[in-house]
Parts: sequence; C-alpha cells; structure tokens
Amino acid sequence: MTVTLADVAARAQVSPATVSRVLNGNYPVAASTRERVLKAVDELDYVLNGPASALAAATSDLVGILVNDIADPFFGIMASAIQSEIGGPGGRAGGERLAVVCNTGGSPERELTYLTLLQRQRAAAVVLTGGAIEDAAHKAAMDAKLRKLADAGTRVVLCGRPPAPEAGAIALTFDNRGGGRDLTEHLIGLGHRRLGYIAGPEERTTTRHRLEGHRAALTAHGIEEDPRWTVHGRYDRRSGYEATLELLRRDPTLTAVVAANDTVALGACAALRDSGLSIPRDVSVAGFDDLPFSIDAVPALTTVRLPLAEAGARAGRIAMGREEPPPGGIASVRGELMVRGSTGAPRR
Amino acid sequence: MTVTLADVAARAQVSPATVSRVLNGNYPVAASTRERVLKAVDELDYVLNGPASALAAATSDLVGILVNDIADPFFGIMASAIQSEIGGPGGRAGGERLAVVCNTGGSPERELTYLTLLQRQRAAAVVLTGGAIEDAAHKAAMDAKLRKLADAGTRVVLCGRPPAPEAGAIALTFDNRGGGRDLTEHLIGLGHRRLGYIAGPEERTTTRHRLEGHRAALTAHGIEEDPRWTVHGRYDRRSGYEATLELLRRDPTLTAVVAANDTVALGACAALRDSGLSIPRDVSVAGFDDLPFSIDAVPALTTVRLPLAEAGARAGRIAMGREEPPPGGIASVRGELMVRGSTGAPRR
DNA sequence: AACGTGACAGCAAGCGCTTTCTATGTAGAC
DNA sequence: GTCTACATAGAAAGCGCTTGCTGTCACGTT
Repeated sequence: MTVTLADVAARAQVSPATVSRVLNGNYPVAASTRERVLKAVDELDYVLNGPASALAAATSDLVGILVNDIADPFFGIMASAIQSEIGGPGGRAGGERLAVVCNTGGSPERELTYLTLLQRQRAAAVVLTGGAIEDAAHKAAMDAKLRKLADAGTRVVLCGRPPAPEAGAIALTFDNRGGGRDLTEHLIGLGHRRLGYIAGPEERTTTRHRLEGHRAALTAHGIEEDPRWTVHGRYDRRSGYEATLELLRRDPTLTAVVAANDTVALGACAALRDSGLSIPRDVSVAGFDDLPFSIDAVPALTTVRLPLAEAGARAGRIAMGREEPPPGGIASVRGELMVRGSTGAPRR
Repeated sequence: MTVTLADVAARAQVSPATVSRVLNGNYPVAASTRERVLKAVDELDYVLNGPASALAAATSDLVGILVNDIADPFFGIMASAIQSEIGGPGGRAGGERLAVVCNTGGSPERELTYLTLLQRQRAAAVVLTGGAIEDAAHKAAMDAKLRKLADAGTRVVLCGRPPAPEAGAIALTFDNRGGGRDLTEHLIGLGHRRLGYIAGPEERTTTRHRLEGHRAALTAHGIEEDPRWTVHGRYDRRSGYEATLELLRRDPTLTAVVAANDTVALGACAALRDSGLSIPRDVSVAGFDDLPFSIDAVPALTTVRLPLAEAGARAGRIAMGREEPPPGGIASVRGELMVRGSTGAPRR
C-alpha cells in the first residue's frame, strides 16, 4: 500500500540505512548512490513517514506558535513573522520545519493543553506570544510545563510576553509600561487633565502594564486619578464602544480616552461619534499597537507602535537557534509613540 | 530519563497494553485497574509520545489548516472558526486534536510543501482556505497531492476555495461572482455609470470571480466597460491606495470605485481623501468581505459580507466527520450585500 | 459436576525509521 | 607487496506505542 523506506531501498538496490542517510544528508554517501536513491524516491513518489522518523530520531520538525486570538491581526502579524523565519521552504536546506499556529483563545486550559500536545509531539521549539494570565496557580503550571519542555530539549521563546526565568524560557518582552507612559504623557503635554482609560481584561499582564504606565504618567504630573476614569473590558471593538459610553456617563467632562489597544480605540471612536462628539476637538482618543488599520481611522489614530513583525522574526530565529538569545535571556522591546490626528489639545 | 508507557505500567502493576487501553479508552478495562493506571500516569507526570503512537496506530491527531496570509483577518477569522471546531479542549472526549495553521503566503511552492509536510505527518484532515492559484501546472500538482492525501485517509476540505472534484475534496465555495454582481448592481442602481475596479492579483480565482460578477452586472445594464477602469494589484491597503490614484489619473470622471476587498477599499478611501475627494459625494467606494474594521471606516464601508466564521466552523465540523458533507460534495455559500455610508448617488 | 461464556489482562509482533557498529573495498604509505 | 587508513555500505538493534490473539478467572448453565 504505502511506500516505505524499504521499498525505495529495494528499488535503488541499496539498504534502508543508505536511503535514510541520503534523505537526511548527514552522512557521506557516494554521489552515484545518492542519485540512484533519489531517482527511486521520485519514481515511487515516496513520502517520509514523519511519526516514524520522529520516533526513531527522538525529535520532530514541529514548531509550535501559541497565540491568544488568531483572528486578531496583533497575533496574526507576529505569527506570520515567526513562521516566516521557521517554516516551509523559507528555511535553509533540510530545515523544513512545520510551523504550526495554535489558537488558545486566551483560555488558560487551552494554553496548557496545547503545550501538552506539543510536548507529546516532541516539538522542536515553542513560541508563546502575547500577554500572560495573572493567576498564580496557572502561572506555576505554565512555568512547570515550560520548564519540562525546555528540559526535554524544546526551545522555548516568549514573544511579547513577560519573562519567566524560572521556566528557562527566552523572552522578548514589549515595554507596555513605557509605551503607556509615553502615550499618556503626550496627552498631558497637550493639556489634558481628565483622562478616561479603557483597560483590557483584568487578569492579563498586558492590561496591567499598560495601565501602570498610564498611571505613572499621571502621578508624575501630579494628576490625581479618579477611580471612575478606568473601565475594564475585553480587547475588542464592542468593549471599547460600551466602555466609552460608560466613561462618558460617569464623567462627561473627560477630554481624552486612552484605549487598551487600537481595536478598542476604534470602538471608542465609534461611541464618541455616535454621541455627537468630535475627535479630537471634544475628546482625544489614543490606541496601542499601531495595527495596520489604525492609520485609516478618521482621524488617524495616535498610538504606540509595537514592532510586531520584527520581534516575531527575531523570536523565530532564536527558536531556530539561528540567532543568539539576548544577554540574560531577556530583552525588552520598546514601542514608539505615533502621534496622529486623533489627539489634540483639549478645548476646555 | 523520559517516562514511557512501560514505566507507567510497572508502577501500576499492569502490562503496557493495559495502560495503552486505558489511555485510549476503546477497550474494556476494569474500573479499579483504570484508576490505578490513571494514578500512576499522574504521579509519573506521563505524557504520551505522539510520534510513537502515531506510528503504531498509523494515524495522527494533527489537522492542518492552510491559509494564504495569516496576518489578514480574512484568514484569521476562518482559521479561528475552523480550529474551534477541531482542536484543543474544545472537542469531544478523547478528541484532542492538534489543529495547526500553516501560512503559505500565497506561494504555490509553499502550499505544496505544507501539504507534503502534512502528508508526512499523516494528518487526520486538511482544510484549505481562500482562493486558489490559476495555473494549470500548479492546479494539477495540487489535485494530485490532495487526491493522494484523500486516498490515504486524510479528509480534505476546501473552505472559500473553488471545488476540485477530481481531487476528491469537499468544497464550501464562496459565491464571489454573485457577490460581485450584487455590489455593482447596487452601484448601478444608485446611478453610477463610470465605475473603476481595483482587482486583486490576476492569477487568483477569487480575483477573477469577483471581477466577472462586476462585469456581468455592467453588461446586464448595458454599460460598456472601458478597459482603463480596471487595475490589478495585491490584496493590501497600499495597493488600493496606488490603484485608486492610477484610476483617477486614467479617468477623473469616475464616480465609484469597487475594490477587491475591504483592505484594498480602505486604501482607496485614503487615496480619495488625500486627493481632496469626498466619499461618497464625489466618489462612492465599495469593498468585499465585511471584515470587522469595515464598519469603522468613515464613512462605513458598503461591502459584501461573507459568512467567514460560519463557513469555517462548518468546514471544521466536516473535516472532523461531525457533519455530513453537502450533497455532491460541493456547496456554494452566498455573501450578503451590506449597504453603508461609503456608497451613494453620484453627484454628476 | 462439567462446561460454556464473558470480562479482563497480557504477550508479542510489529509500525517505519535512525543510528551505532561492523564489514568491505580501495587507495595511498612504506 | 603488504599494511594502514579512509570512504562507503549494510546489519541489526531499537525508538515507544498499538492491537490481534491468547490466556485466565469467575460465573451462570444445563
């Protein structure tokens, strides 16, 4: 039925060992023999049995990429960049690895399950993207899992995730705190004193860090924050829309709304427009991430650009062992403030 | 070093066979024995060796999802829906499958390579999303590959792709032609007679079908198309921007621009704005797909909504054998015209 | 009381490949 | 011309799991 190595060997009149060596190319094989084997492979249309070779060699060519939400371009862009450094015919010779993207949907259980699945497949490397969940038990479980993976020889890289040194993982972290600070300082510099903040889900590190940056800026400028000015929600448009309405209800005198990310900011813009407020004349709006569509908002969104593609590519290379990990295994990646039309001086 | 089935068996005082059966749950095992085994698994922190079991059982729990561009929400949304029906802890008991997303980047070679990689892994199913490339040689190669996969027991499902009956694949196709027609008829109904069209890359089926729909509508209404009115480009914003400028240069009297998809339409909007033209007063703009951000454009984009998530979910279920394939193995999925602010009656 | 009958559990034979170790042939060294 | 060394090729032992087949009890039957 299925063609096996042995069939190829028979046809090429060599031993299975030789065929294997030709295919893996890490052992001297005479050119004439190699050719004969390759010819047989071609004629028989032979396809290596992945599981069998993974079993025998005790390694596989699978590389896992975990994302929180594959439908969100934030993750899509990173995943794309990571994958481009890893998989398919993009890689070096013989380096044909199967980069697989796993969608956790932000669920802790799924995250863990996927890791187990990848561990089960003896993945060559794993890249985790995006913020982590701030739950002690979950973090402990994750760290243990990652540690186990690392100990088993799987390279573990975190991209846009807080470091987990205990887990033996290499981390490329986004400086969400710094970005949040820059953004709010920009707004304060413009003259804003009453700023609403639409935060992401409470239990995410990204949410906390961005919020901390925001508050640090307020504090640094002697602005006392009103607890009514912060609303938590999800990282989606709908949430931004509703949260904005809520903020406006709580304090109609707000002159700026800072959103957890660009998608949320878009929702905020829609809510403001629907409330008859003009941006930025009545209320300034700022986002975070600088996703491609942010520039198309009207007015274009002021935001913090995160080098998603660059960081992803780097994480991919590190995962493949093609680039040195940063010193200490941890690198912080800065965002860049992009000032655009959605922020301006407050009118009042 | 690594814990194996045998270790678990030893600890639970049973044979490896029994452990395997407990883990796979398809053979009667006494409750007390099962418990003892499960306890040992837990204590030893045992993780099944995927490759080994795939080899022995001659099947794997991998399901491949091929996408053209993972950074594009069009694919992200479909992939997410497909995966939600397949993978991780979402599935039924024992049905823990590893849904993996493979990014082809629209390259024919990569597409083929990924298929080989999946074939090598003995994937349980494969879902191909998005338009295909119109190249006879490539199509033949793809069909042959898919056929081989199907013959080997891999379920092959096409989602948003033209059918390939010769390949033995089940297809859920988007009615791009019908959508394109509806859209253009809407514009014609509004009074437009000079419509520019920004098409996607020439060699894609999606491009051709949408364009055919557009032209069918023109013909049906006795409008003779000026060859200057069509420009081809990529499916991205930049391309939409440049193509719009080009269209305007070729014929400044155009009153509407139909874009290959929403992303392109956004670029078109930007170009029009930058040219000092108002939407829809001076020029109407229409997109395709109805991606989430389309509603946030100002004005909101008139477009054709494709049920990406629904189709993806269905494709996922079919791939898992949890839903009957459509009769004849082919189903056409219609899009729905969403009329919004970006289109209006022409001024002149 | 002898026997059939399930319900479980174990044996052992692979699954298709990699890789260590060994054999062989040939070429250069002395 | 014999010996050592190198370049290749093959034999065979697994890798860790699944599963068909073969027991082995403990019962219920007749």
